[in-house]
Amino acid sequence: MTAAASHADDTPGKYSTGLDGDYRPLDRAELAVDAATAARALLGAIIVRADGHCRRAARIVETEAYAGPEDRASHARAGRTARTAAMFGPPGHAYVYLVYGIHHCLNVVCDVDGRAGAVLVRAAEPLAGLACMRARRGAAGGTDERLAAGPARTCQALDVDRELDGIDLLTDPRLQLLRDRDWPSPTGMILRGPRIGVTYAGPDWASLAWRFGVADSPALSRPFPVESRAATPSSERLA
DNA sequence: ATTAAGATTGGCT
DNA sequence: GCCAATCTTAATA
Repeated sequence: MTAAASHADDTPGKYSTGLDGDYRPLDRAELAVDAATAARALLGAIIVRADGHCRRAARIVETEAYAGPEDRASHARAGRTARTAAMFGPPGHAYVYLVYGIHHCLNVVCDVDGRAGAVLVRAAEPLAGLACMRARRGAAGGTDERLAAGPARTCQALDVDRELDGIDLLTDPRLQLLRDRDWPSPTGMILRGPRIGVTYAGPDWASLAWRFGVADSPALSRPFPVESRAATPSSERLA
């Protein structure tokens, strides 16, 4: 891509807000709830990443809930450790970790201070700063709408790594969570299904329908099971 | 001190 | 669909 094109939507000032909708900071109390409730509530929220060069924004369209030490799929299962300290802290902070020695994943800490809980951001739809996202994603970037179609892809597109672990997503200018007043909760159909890649946790925890998605989004990390289509999520456990 | 496994992705058959 | 990449973490000795 040309230099002109790569900066076409990153002109300083053009995205001084990065957004042209009606946004406000996310309410911390909204996140002081159990992980599954928070995961559903975060669908439709906006995440804004700002650094010295770029301002990028994306709408969260897919999430997964991870509970405390009792949840055998959660990193909190080992109790409070150096890595998972943020999960046990106050809601609204970031928990960022490295998987497979290669990829980063971003979580929004939820539940009350002292109780572990986090929501993995599994996919987001790019809204602004697309050229910055594409530059970071490299050759395998894919289409614009799928630049952040996966948990590690989201961190790549938004340039999120462990430097941001533990920061307050409601006050830190580097990474912020916003609520779209025009989309207080997803208006379309919500999908829910089992969490991805947690078979190691055993059937009791792996079968929980703690993965949530916006049905009509082109940015989902992968399809949901067909039976997961329900306007109002009803069944906690599938199969 | 050693080691097995991982909340993923992209490339290849 | 299969598999390697790459390194931190947490459990075991």
